[in-house]
Amino acid sequence: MPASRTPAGSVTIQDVAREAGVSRAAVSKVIRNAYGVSPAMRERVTAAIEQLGYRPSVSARGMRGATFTLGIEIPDLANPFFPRLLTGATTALSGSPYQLIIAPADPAHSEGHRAIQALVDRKVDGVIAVSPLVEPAWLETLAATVPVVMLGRHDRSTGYDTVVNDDEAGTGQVMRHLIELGHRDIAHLTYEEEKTVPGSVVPQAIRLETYRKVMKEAGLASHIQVVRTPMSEAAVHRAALQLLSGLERPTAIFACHDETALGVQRAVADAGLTSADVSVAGYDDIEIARHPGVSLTTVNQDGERMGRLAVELLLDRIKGRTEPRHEIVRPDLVVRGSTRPPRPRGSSTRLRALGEG
Amino acid sequence: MPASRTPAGSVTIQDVAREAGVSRAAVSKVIRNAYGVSPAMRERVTAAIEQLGYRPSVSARGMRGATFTLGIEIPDLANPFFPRLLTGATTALSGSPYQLIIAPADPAHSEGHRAIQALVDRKVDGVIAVSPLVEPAWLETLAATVPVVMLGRHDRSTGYDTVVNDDEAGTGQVMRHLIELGHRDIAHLTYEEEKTVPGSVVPQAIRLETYRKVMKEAGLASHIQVVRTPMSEAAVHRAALQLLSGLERPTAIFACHDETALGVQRAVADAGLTSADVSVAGYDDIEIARHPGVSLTTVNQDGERMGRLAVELLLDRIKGRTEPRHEIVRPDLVVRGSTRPPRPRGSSTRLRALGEG
DNA sequence: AACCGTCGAGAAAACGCTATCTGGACGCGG
DNA sequence: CCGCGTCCAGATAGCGTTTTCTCGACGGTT
Repeated sequence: MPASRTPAGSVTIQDVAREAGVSRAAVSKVIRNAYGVSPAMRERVTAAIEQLGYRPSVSARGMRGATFTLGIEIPDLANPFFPRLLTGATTALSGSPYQLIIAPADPAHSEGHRAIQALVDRKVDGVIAVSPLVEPAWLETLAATVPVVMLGRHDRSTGYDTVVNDDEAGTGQVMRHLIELGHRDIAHLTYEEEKTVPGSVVPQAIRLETYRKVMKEAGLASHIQVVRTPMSEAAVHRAALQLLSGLERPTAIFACHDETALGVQRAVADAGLTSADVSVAGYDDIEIARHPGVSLTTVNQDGERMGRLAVELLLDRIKGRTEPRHEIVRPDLVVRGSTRPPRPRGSSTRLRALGEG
Repeated sequence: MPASRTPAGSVTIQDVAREAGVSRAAVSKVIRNAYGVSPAMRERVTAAIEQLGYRPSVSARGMRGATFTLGIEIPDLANPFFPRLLTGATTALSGSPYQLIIAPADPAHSEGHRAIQALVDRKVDGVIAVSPLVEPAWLETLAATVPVVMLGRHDRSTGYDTVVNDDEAGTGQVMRHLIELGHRDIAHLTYEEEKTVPGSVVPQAIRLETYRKVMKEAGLASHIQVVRTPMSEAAVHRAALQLLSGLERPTAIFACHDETALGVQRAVADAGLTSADVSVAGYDDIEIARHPGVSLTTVNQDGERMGRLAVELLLDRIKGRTEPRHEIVRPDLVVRGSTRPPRPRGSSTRLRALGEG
């Protein structure tokens, strides 16, 4: 029975109306739970829908009213933190009439513009986006067109809502932890300049700033060491390796997030060092961080909660709220085995082989 | 300038037509690269589109023709293998007029039905799905409605294409590797029965079958030990811990995929054992497997390639191909530190503490 | 010079739904 | 008994595209 393609979703609202012996408008009202339908009619229509296996065409709906679709734009599915946002969002939507669709930002095309546009083109009822770098002006225009919630963007437009982690608090916790352990030579590994400068709305920029601030406050200004590298695991690994083999080898490295920290850990091992030689800390608390072989000290920023909050704010806005809301999620330091007190001077084991297991 | 919401994407094909001084039909032809437009007109229309910032409404398109949208249904974004499929699919689509949208399968609702339906409701031009458990009959109906490519489904319907990994070959490689190392007590950790039985179309079912087959062929039938557990990390951890503390403690555990293997590794550590006591192998070769602290022996099944192939097959089908195609991706064993020869009898270190670093 | 085929362009009819408006029935108070 | 408000249901006009059909103009061939 292959080949011939039936006119997809061929049963229309008209068919249902005929079957139930009512008008199209009546059916429409029933499926939207709109005002003005008698219980009797509702019942007959529901039965007809059931019987015919009718499914409303979202395209047709989109031409007049709501599509009951929420769109979320995600920059990098490979970073396990983002799927956690999705988990949160999906569960928040479970049982609601809304469906979530995800548009992955094509890394080849700059910063999610295209993906967000794709969502708007599809007439989603609301947009959640995680591209903190898009220009404010464009974002305002977008927000004037469709309800928007931005994740991880530290500004406070009146046009859209935001859900952010308190990156300053989180970074403060990590840094204080490292300093209390006795570290002085603490390096920070982060993205290229272009991605961390713009007006401090990006989480990484805040973490960098806070790193600098805490170092200064602790009298370690002269120990500040910032390494910048592209996002790819290979690039991070290379940069970390270089840092570790340099003259100014730090005793601790604070990576801008866990994905990066994993690359740093690999470099530490490849340099013949262990966590006793170089402490490593990250940010996000991705699932793998608790693995005994990884055991990464990090900051939990509860991605599920952020995803859930984003959906709630968005649904609220769709329902009509216009005053902006800005949710801040509190981060929590999670101390694990990857951070240790620095070795006392002179007992370096620079050439020790990595012993696994 | 908040509040007032402009009629989203308010510039229509009509506006463009007026601006360019042509008919709507002409504009439509230009944006679809259809036959019958003079270079002069094409130019004028293109300019008008540019000038007005016109974007076609996908909803409206969906009512008549193509939406240039491909839908992919993914069961579990938290498992890093699936994002790799998406990476492959996204790159394969880069530069094409098609946009990918992802529908996450809500774990609360059975097996992706709902997510796939959501895609079809949105009039996608084609569907890629990763829910091997949906019933064949339903799938045939679906495939008669819209082009479909199934990922990881080991059957050969004529209605849809498939892209699978050669799970039998991959499992064979792992098992032979373990046996060659000298292991005899090799356990297999997999899903609950319901998910591995149905007609062997599911990868996990094939891996289980092959595990049994290889064990028998190696004369180890009496050593077969299959542990079943729900998917969650916690459940896997619990099951593995129980297996490790039982009387029949295996010297090697082959987990049905890497995510599971990670949970097993955690259990091994929590039981005070190391990879010298119990070897662990997985399947997928997710990125973290190469981390020095994880160092998981596994089978690479090249998710990027599978994603890419799926998109190519789908585009082909959309272009008109009707004969089914079934692509098989060859797996590769990747040996790392998590598999070692079994300890000689009597030198068990059951109670040794886990030394990290 | 008449004719035919080709090609570029436009007119107009769907596509399936929602929103708005109108109409009719019914019940209640004056 | 009339009028008025209330509530339920249907008629109807789009929504922004694509598609099919028609029309006219233009060359080239008899």
